Amino acid sequence: MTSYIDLLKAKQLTVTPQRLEIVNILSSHGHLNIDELYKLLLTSFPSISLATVYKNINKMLEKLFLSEVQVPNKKNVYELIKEEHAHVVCSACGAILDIDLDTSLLVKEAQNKSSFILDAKSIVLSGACKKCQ
Amino acid sequence: MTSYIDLLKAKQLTVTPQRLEIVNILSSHGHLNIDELYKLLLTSFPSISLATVYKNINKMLEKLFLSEVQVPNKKNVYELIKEEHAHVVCSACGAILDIDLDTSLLVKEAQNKSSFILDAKSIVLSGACKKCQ
DNA sequence: TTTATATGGATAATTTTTATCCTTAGATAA
DNA sequence: TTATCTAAGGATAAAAATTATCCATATAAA
Repeated sequence: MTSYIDLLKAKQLTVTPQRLEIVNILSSHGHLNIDELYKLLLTSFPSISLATVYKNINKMLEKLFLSEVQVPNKKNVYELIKEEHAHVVCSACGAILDIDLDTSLLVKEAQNKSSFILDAKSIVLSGACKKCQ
Repeated sequence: MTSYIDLLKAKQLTVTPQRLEIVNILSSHGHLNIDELYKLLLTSFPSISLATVYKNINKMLEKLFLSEVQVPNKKNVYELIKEEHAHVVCSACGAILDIDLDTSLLVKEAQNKSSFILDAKSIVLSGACKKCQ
């Protein structure tokens, strides 16, 4: 079990208890927006400042430790960085799922049609999860 | 040439000069965020209120006359509704292009892997446009 | 241990978005 | 047309979201 301490250090982020807790929370909850994260942090750090949450999220985004997911009609959520992947969202209950898709053909098609050279993708598919169908 | 007046009426939006101008501007500029739109509107309506822009954008979104595009690291932009399509963004100059992609396989794959039933997609691919390569 | 730097917390300041109030314009029907 | 009802516009305030500032202290490195 690799400690998050090492992960933080590897990304040039100084290790603080607050940051470790942010990582723990995101690791167990998957996707959270600022407010949700803040509320959860308050249980272990009753005096943590919302500004601290913003500052950390921004720095972690900058250092590519976190990534931001833009979900239609919702606040942006944050997740620990992993290999690039798509997201599936339930419009009813709000559940967000990571999903690996083969996008090579899609990107090829897009490059042909646009004459852009593409290196990143944001794919969010919306619908109904199994429970909400 | 179908008038935008009819399009607005068809979507249950009362027709006002300000709304017509919003439609004209979006029709010629493609994708604009709130501030860009507001600044352009000021040339024809020097006393238009920013609140009016917000109110109209929100109502037009609600009536499915406009759609909102979330671009990574940028403010949301708005466009006139058309058939669903993907977007290609240039990270250098900010250019945004509409693009039609065949996503049937991708959606099928996503549904299989997630057991969601999917009905909408937001696909934004980033890279470098021809000029910026 | 010492020292230089980065972070946390408190708070203020900005920025972004929404709400309120009142006047007027737009739509509908007689 | 005209009368009437409702919706929209503009001005402004209020609220919500995000960023900046300040200083004490925790962290990292020598």
